[in-house]
Amino acid sequence: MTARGERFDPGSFEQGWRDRWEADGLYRASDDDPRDKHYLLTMYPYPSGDLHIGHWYAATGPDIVARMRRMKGLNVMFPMGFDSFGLPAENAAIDRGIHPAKWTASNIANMRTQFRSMGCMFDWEREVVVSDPAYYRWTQWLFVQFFKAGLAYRAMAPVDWCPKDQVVLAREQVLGTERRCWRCGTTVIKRDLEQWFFRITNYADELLDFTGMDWPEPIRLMQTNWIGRSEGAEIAFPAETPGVEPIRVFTTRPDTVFGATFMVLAPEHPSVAALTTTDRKADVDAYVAAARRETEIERLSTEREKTGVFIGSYATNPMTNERIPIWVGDYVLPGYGTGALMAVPAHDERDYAFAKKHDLPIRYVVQPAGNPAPEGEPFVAHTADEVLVDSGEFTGMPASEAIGAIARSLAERDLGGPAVTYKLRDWLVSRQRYWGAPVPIVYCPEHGAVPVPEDQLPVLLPEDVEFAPTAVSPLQSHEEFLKATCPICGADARRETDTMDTFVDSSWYFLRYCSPHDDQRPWDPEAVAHWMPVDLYTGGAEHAVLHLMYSRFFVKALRDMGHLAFDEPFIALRNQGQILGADHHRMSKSRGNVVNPDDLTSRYGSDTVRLFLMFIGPWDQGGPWNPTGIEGVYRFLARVWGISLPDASAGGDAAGSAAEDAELARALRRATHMTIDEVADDYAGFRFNTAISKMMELANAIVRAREVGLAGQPAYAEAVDTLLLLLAPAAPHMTEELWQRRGHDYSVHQQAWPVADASLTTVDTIELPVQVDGKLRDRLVVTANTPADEIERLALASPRVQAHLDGRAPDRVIQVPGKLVNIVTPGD
RNA sequence: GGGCGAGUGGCGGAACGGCAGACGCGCCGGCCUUAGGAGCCGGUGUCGCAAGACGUGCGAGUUCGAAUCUCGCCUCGCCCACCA
Repeated sequence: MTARGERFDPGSFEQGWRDRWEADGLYRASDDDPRDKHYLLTMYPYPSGDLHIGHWYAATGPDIVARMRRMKGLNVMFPMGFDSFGLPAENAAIDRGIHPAKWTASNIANMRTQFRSMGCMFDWEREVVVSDPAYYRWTQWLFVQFFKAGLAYRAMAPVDWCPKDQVVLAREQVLGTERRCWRCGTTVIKRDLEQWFFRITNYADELLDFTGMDWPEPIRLMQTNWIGRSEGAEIAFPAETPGVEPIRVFTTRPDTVFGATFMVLAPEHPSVAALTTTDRKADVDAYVAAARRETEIERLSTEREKTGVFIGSYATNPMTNERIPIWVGDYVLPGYGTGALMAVPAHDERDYAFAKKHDLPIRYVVQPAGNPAPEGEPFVAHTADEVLVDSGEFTGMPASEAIGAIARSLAERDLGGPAVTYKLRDWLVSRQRYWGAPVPIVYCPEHGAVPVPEDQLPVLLPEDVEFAPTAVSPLQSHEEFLKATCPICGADARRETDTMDTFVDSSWYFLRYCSPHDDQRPWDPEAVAHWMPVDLYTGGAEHAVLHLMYSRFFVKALRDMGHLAFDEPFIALRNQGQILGADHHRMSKSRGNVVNPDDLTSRYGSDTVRLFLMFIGPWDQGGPWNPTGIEGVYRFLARVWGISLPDASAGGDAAGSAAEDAELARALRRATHMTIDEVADDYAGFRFNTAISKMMELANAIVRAREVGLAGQPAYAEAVDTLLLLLAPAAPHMTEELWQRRGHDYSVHQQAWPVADASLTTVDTIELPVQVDGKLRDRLVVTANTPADEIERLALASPRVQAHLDGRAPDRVIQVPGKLVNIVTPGD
C-alpha cells in the first residue's frame, strides 16, 4: 500500500456501487439490443439456506467471462434462479413444522441477498423460481405435451417401500447396505407400483451425437457410457415346452453361438413360470422370490457367487440343433437386452463361472489363429486374428466375418438378426412426495388417465396440509385435492398424487429465462429464437449425466413436437471443480466444515474474495479450502489502488535522461499491451489463476515504473487504465471506484475491452538460451532478426559454451527460431 | 473389476516437446518505525564456500532435447459397476 494517498478500504464503496448498478439496470439484457446475443448460464442452486464459498467459486468464473464478453461488444444475458422444489424443504417441514413454501421462500430471500453481495452481473429481472405456480404451471403444461406426444406413459416399476410406514421412499431415504428406512429403520422392500415415465430411450441414438458441441471429453464419455449402446444380434432359441414363445437373447458375440451350451433367464423373465417343470417348481419359485427380495442389494456385488437353479426344461440351439438346459440366474438383469442370455462359458467370464459352479458343459468355438484352444479359463479376447473352430460350416472362418455371416444365416431362417441394445432406461419421473410439481392427470373410471386441460393449469399444491412423521405425501390424504372430475365425461374422478422429479423443473428453466414473465405460454417463441441455445453453460460435474442429458432430451423432444427449432440446449459446457472443506471432505452442515463467505467479505471485501477464489488454482480443479494466501491477493488489490489513485502520478523521482525515460516508457507500454490478449485468452479459457498472475506482473511493472519516475507520463496512465479494464471483470467494485476517481465516464463495465497495439507487442531483441547437449549453459541477447548462422557463431563463441565443449568440435547445432540453440557434441 | 483424471519446492500452483518452479503464500535478512501481526527492499528447489552436480511419484523407451510423448508399475481422486 502506498504511503501517500488514501488507504484501500473496500467496505467504503462496494455496496454503493452495487446499489448504483442495480438502480441503473446495468446488467439487464434486452431482446432488441442490436449487438450479437450471448447467453451465458450457470447452474441455479438449490435454496438450502445459505450461500457457501462453493457458490461463490462456481459463480465468479462465469461472471468474469460474462463481463469480459460484454466489454467485447456482446449483448450478454446472465440470469440466475432457484431450483426450489425437492426433498430438503419437505424434511424441514416434517422435522420443524415449517411449511415447505415458507421455508423455501425465506431461504431464497436470504440467498438472493447473499448472491447480490458477490457483485455478479446477474439479471435479477429474469429470476426463475421453479416452485412458483407461475413456473410449475408450465412444467405441468410440458408434461401434458409429452403425454399427448406419447412420450409420457405409465408403467409398473419397482419402488422402495417401507412396510411399516406404508410409504414409498426416495433413493436417498434408503440407508446403508442393509437398506433400512431412514425414519423407522425397517428393512425396505421392493414393490411394484404404477409410475410415470418419460420415453428418453427414443432419443438414445441422437443423444450419443455430440457433433458441434464444445463439451469436456469426460462428460461426453460419461453420457456415452450411461447410454451404453451395444451392437450385436438378437437370436431366438426355440423352447421345447409347447405353447411357449422362442426365447430371444441379445448377444454382442453371435460368432460364439456354437458354444452356447445352456441358457439363463432373469428371475423376472415372463416365461419363467411357463418353462418351469412341475418337479422343479418349488426350487424355482423359492429362488425367484429370494431374488426379488434381494434385487439390487446383492446384485450390486460383482464378486458374489453365480447363483441359479435349473428350470427343468430345454431349448434348442438354432445353430447346433442341440438341446440345451434353461436356468434361472440373478446375474441376468431383467432390464437389459431381452432379460435372457445364451450362455457361452468358453468365451464369457460370467458364464464360465456359472458353468463351473453348476457343472455345465464348456465348449470352445473361437481360438487365436493357428493356436490350440485354451483350457481352464474363458477365452474372451476379441481381436482381428481369431478363427472359429467346432462351428459347423463356419469352422475356419475369421471371427470378425462370422459375426455377420451367422447373423445372416439366422435371419434367413427367421431366428434372429442384427440388433442394438442400450443400458439407458426410460426416465422415471414420479415422486410420491408433496414438494414438487403435481403430475397434471386425473383418473376417470371410464377414460383412465386423462390430462388436465391446459386452461385449468396449474394444478396447485394445496397449502393446508399437515406433515406427519410417517412421511406419507399429504396429497394422498387431502380429500379436496383428490376430488376431480373427468375432463372428457365430467364423471367423478381421482386426481394423481405423484409429483414430478425436480430434474423435470431443471430440464427447461433455461428456456424460461428467455421470457420469464410470459403468462400466456411457457416461453415467447421469439425470445427463445433470439437467445437459445445457451452459448456457454457452467456448473458442477456431478450433473454430468442426469441434468444435462435430461435437458438435451427435453430440447429434442420439444423440437420434434414443433415447439423449438434447435437440437441442443448448451453449445459449450465448462465444469468448475469442487471446493472441499478444510478436512478434504465435501462441505456439509453435518460435518460442520462449511465455509461461509460473509466473514471474509466483511474483512477483505467482495473483490478480494472473488479474486482469491479465482487465484488458488485452475477453476476446473477445485480442492480443499485453505484461506492462506488471501492476504497476498488483498495486497495486490491494495497495490493497484495505490498506483491508480490520481495523486499517484505526483510522486516519483524523475532521474534518468530523456532517452532513458523514453526507453522505460516503451518497456512499460510493451508490458501493458502484451498483457491485454494474455488476460483475454486466459479468461476465455477459464484460466483465471494465470490471468490474475499476469495482472499482478503488470501491476509490479507499474510500481517499478513509478519508482523510476514514470508516474507523470502518458505511458503510466495508459498502463493503469488498461490494468483497471482487464481487472474489471474479476474485481468489479474497486475498478469502478478507481475508474471514476481517475475522471473517466461511468461505468468501467460499459467500456470496450482494450485492443493490443501489435507494433508494441512485437519484440526487437530476444534472449536465446544456449544449450550444450540439452543442458543450459548460456544465454544470448540478440536482435530478433539475427540470421541463423550469426546466432550459431555467437553461441559457439561463448566462453561458457567453449568451456563445456572442452575443445571438441560440435557434431551439429539445432536452432529453434526465437526459442533456443542446442549444440550437440559427438560424444554420445 | 472396468473407464477417466491427477501426482512438480515447506504450501497453492506455473510451464504442457525447447531456460522447470511464473504468480502468490510462508520463511529468512534488511529498511522505515515509539511499536509492528502495517508498508517497502532483497533472498528463498536440494547438496555445495564455490565451480558445479542433482532435481517434476517409480522404472524403461522415443528424441539433439521429456514435467510434457510411449510402455509398465505405484499412489490418490472421480465415475460406472454381473450391461450378455
